[in-house]
Amino acid sequence: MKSKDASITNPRLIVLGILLKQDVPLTIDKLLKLSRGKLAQSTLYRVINHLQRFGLVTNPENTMVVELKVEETSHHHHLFCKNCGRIIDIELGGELEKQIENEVMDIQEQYELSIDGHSLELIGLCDLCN
Amino acid sequence: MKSKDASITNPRLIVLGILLKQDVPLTIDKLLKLSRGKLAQSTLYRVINHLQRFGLVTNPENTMVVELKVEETSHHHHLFCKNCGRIIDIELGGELEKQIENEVMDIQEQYELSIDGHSLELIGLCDLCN
DNA sequence: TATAAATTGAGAATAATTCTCATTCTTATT
DNA sequence: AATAAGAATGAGAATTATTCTCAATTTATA
Repeated sequence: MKSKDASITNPRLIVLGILLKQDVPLTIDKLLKLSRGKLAQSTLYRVINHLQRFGLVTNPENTMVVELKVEETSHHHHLFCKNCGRIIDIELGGELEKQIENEVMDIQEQYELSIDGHSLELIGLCDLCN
Repeated sequence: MKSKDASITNPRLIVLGILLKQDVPLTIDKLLKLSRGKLAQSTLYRVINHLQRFGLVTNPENTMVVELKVEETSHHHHLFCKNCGRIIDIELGGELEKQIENEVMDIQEQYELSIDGHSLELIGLCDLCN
């Protein structure tokens, strides 16, 4: 599975095992609970950070962003600059925004849930760091 | 401005002032630095939480999510359930995904930046809580 | 199976966020 | 303009989240 460039250890197998078995995205503390004391908290963080550089996904931006909401007009999205940390407002073309809305409606029915907001996050380099 | 239902205090004016002046999304610590000791850290958090219930926006989900990336196939997105905290994988229709890709390309040129990833986050209620 | 390098566990250290409570500010009422 | 009631603040304690340190262990390699 990852016999390509890192060693196979118990904690890593445990974490992968849990993720494989649960088959849904998990937060750190859920993972910790599910591992039932079989690995140290510090190890969990390390394993996650390590696996991230391989085939694991995480919600890339986990810092709180505060921004003034100007009257109506402005539903928009964010670019997070990997390099300098700046956050830039991005406006999508009206058609795409509309298509997303539509898709969201479809998804609501398909999955039987109710969605009341969405946000597209982009990761990359800002104009200055580019 | 917000003479609709909460009192107008200095810390709130300071925070709004900074956001207004900077006119870009800010993280907590940047806000704190920009306020140059004029308000307590605890107050900043409280003010932000308070203003959030009004016209302020924040990156709604700030918890790290860990998920196994299965072979190729799976670029997808997440729904965060406001009620139970569950996170659900959502697949967008292929056309929409393609359109997002296109738009992302356009944005790259328009804003002169380079984007290497995107993620659409949905907020709402999951099927069970619905 | 011996060795070097990488990883782990436990807890300390740091960072982020919330909470407590006495004091101060706001608002509404005179 | 004075005052009382309630809301908000400041400072720091408390809690939670994350990273770091280092000795002991495990892994990969020869």
